[in-house]
Amino acid sequence: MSPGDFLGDSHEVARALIGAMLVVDGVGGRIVETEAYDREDPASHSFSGPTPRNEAMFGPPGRAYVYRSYGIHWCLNFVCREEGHGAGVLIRAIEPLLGLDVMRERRGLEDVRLLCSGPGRVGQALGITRELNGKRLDQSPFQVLSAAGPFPIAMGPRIGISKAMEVHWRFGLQGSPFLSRRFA
DNA sequence: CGAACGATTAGCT
DNA sequence: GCTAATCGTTCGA
Repeated sequence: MSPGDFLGDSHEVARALIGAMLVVDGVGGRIVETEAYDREDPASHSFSGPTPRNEAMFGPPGRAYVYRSYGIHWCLNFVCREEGHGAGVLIRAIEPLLGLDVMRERRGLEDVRLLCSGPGRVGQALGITRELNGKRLDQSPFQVLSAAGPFPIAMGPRIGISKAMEVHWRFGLQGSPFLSRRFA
């Protein structure tokens, strides 16, 4: 995919990314779960404007926004809309397809279902670190291929937030066994 | 400068 | 289902 594919609203991009292929340095798979975040969104890191942490969200679309979650996990987002806006899509789960052995090594697990079924797990399995923050998604080490679709899409409230619970900006590949959680 | 709080996960009951 | 782990970010004094 190219930067031009990330110009839509975050919820549109989040939905379109279901089924897309995400590979980082040869390791990755099919995106099966995403969440959208936007500037006018109390649950978003960008809600209160630019800060040192969320700087990448206000940068050019089609780049990575990486943040540390709970002081433990690295989570990967795709920046979207337009430069300066502050929107992004959190990659919550992928179906592991490439580099399974590397993922197992990094995760310390065998069960393929547990390798990438959650944003923190995706970060660990794909080797996401702060060094990738702000990096272009159409250049090494990233490879993002558009979804072949159409796919049956499930949607519902985002997970782990305390604000804007009424907004249904969590998207998933219906019936996938690799989701972080089932949809209601 | 102190303190509260996470866009989470693993492990135990 | 419940909670500890763990620490950077953000905000108020």
